[in-house]
Amino acid sequence: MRIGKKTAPSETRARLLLAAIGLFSEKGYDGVAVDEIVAKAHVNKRMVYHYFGSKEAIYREVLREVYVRLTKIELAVVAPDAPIEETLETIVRSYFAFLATNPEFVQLLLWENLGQGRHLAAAGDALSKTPILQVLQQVLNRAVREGRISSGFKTKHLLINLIGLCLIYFSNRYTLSRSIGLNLHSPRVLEKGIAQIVRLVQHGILETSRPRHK
Amino acid sequence: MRIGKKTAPSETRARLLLAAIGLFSEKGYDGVAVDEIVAKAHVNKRMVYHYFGSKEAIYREVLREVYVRLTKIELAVVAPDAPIEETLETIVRSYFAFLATNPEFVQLLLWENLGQGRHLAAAGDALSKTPILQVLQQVLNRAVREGRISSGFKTKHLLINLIGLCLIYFSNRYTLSRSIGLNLHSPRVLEKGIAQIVRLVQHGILETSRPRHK
Amino acid sequence: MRIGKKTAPSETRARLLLAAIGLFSEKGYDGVAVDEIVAKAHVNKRMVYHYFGSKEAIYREVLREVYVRLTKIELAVVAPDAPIEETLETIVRSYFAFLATNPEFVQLLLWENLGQGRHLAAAGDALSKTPILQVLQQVLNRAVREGRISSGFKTKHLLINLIGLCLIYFSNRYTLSRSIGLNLHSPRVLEKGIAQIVRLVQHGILETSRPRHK
Amino acid sequence: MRIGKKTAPSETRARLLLAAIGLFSEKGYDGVAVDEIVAKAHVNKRMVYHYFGSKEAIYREVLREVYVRLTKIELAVVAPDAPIEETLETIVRSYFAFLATNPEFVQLLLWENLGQGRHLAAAGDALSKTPILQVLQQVLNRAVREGRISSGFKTKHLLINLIGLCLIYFSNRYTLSRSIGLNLHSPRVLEKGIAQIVRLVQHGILETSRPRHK
DNA sequence: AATGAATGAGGTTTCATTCAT
DNA sequence: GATGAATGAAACCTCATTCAT
Repeated sequence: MRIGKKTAPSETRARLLLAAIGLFSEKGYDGVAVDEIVAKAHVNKRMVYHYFGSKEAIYREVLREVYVRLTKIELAVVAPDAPIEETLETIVRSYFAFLATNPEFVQLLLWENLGQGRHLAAAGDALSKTPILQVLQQVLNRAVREGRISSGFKTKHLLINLIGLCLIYFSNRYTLSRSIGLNLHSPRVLEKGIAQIVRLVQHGILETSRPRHK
Repeated sequence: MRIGKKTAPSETRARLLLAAIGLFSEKGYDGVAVDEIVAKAHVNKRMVYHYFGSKEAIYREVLREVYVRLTKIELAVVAPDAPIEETLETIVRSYFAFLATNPEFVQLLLWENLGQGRHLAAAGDALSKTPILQVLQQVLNRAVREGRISSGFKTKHLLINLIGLCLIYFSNRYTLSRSIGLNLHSPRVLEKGIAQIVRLVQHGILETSRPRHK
Repeated sequence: MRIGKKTAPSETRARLLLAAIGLFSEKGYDGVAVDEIVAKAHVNKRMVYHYFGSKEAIYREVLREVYVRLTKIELAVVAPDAPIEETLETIVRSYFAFLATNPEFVQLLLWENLGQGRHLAAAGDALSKTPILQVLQQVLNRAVREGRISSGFKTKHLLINLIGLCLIYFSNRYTLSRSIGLNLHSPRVLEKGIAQIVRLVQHGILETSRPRHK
Repeated sequence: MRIGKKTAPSETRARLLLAAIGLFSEKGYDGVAVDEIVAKAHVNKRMVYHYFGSKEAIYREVLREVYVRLTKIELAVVAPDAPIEETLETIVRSYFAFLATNPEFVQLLLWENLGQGRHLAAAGDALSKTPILQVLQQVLNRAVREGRISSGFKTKHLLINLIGLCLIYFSNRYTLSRSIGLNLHSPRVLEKGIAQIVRLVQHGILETSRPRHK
């Protein structure tokens, strides 16, 4: 069947990983059976143990793989001298878009937090290197340094604020949709949300007399 | 009601529910074995099925019980004529405190969202009746009506903003602590967080020329 | 609620027995749960043990009750001097009708045979006293004695022949309907069957030149 | 097929099926525990689910297997020009012998009928293809066509008559032995029974002027 | 006479994992 | 590299029965 002499080095491994990413992000560690993974990957069960060693091991690989993927994401670069309002908007929109287009990452992150981060240690520091966070942090740092953000705001908490404002639209979709009566799966509703976050952040952290010089 | 000497009529049921609340909020539905529940409750396993019928049924009861509990929470009433800044601060602090002191509720809510709200329907509308949300919503509505909040802000999204800003400190404790390098379990860090949320919200949604009239 | 001073002596017992007859005849001993019986009887579970002692005991009572019921069945009396053809037809039709109208008896009998008669001993001799069999046997005996039935036929086997010819229409309804392609639940098909049994028996066991002497 | 040294490819499956046939035919579906099957087969319990999927599934396989077995039975071929009396006797004796030597089939059939044929659909049409029935039916058809059987007898009902006459000796062994006082487990009694059935059938369905021509 | 709570053994089924080829 | 057979522990659930009132 294959053209080369030996089988593709580990197409099997890749298939397993792909299947596992989908399942673990959807149902969490406990909610997935090894049988489901191999079924979805069309692969023999034994292979999980051959390539990974255990269910937990493949789960950790899933975490790592997803984190690493994020490392390679291209981010909208922000012009250093752009008006700060614009910069903030770009940041918020980028992050929000990132969450919207990487549901697996979002879900896995939430599962991990609920599981008290049990597997995080194992996943190494991939997490702390996510460029998303790094870029966010850098831009905020610069804005603070240049005095364009009201003094008194701590960058780290600002980061958390941003994340919280965006993430909630994904982490609590179901309960909020139900209790507030706003369909958070609708793109139009999300767009309204983004706009408001942008406005809130701009008004909230910038000096009232906005573009002082330049 | 029963005056009898021995068995409190269904202390057993209560014990089971209590144990289940603790375990399910800690580990989620799939992470808990019925055996753990009965062990923690010091009760015969059969009783789970006697009183609830199935593991899923007791889980749904847990959801309902916790939601109902919230219904009965006493909230700091906000004086109608207090300065709006103060009112906003009270709101934020109340909600934050509520999350901090009801970890089981927070966790169960997050589990449910990850599970795509599968059991929410069963739990009825208890959720939408949580006075927390209602009070938040009312105060915000009033502030908007009275023109004390910049026009253009939608109350429902404001509510989501508030929730997001606070909840993130609990929902992503582990990953944030790790990737940002800020120990979100420390009370002092949390206090910093609250203060910044308050400031962000006050600056963000109120007119710049603050106390316009009155 | 009740008018008299004490509760109806054992309406409860009767209700249990009735429910048990229905269930055991439908599903056999192993197929029925005590809970089903009490549910159908609208009675507390404990009562089974109060009145009968065990599941097996109530099952035996069911057997006995059904057998005893049969004792009281009114049978078409056969005129002693009627033509033997007519007598045979009456016998066959009576027996067939009896099976058709006492499905519970038929089923319980079959369950018992499949269960290798384990509970029969316990049920006492009620069975051997069923007047159905007795009447059949008497008539056949008489016919043989009077030489109206070909010599060489043993009464006991004749009885078995009759039972076999009729019972098969009930004991193997489902498989025969399926494999022969004849709906044995249809009254019209059954009537055809009876007619043929009658004819077969008349031709089969009577001398060709019928009323020889006398 | 496998030449390998150790595990016959699915001797395990065969062993399970064999054990299940014995047990299910003896005690019926509800009367058998999966544990009993695996114990009798000297096999790990998990294997039942590996090979069959569920208790019900292995039961259906048992039905199918037994039915299929019957398909392969060698039947005494009847000479086409033999005297019809002889032919009838051969038929009856073959069928009776078949029942006597295939108690598992008989029992399973009866269990199924008591269970209202719930699993029959699943077992496919194997049942209707049993050559036993086919041969019986063919011979009877021929005899009717050639006018050697009294007109008025319907072949399908004749088939039922034959089955009923024979089957009763097996289906109601226990109750009949008890209530009639004839040990139906004794070969001598059975032989008497066969002889009488043969006589009854010959007399019953053939024209009185027996061997017309030839 | 009647009840609901309680029990422990055992029911079917699923799990993650290892063996032998 | 890949496979299907095999395993024992543990999962959820049901059973017939007894306790205490």
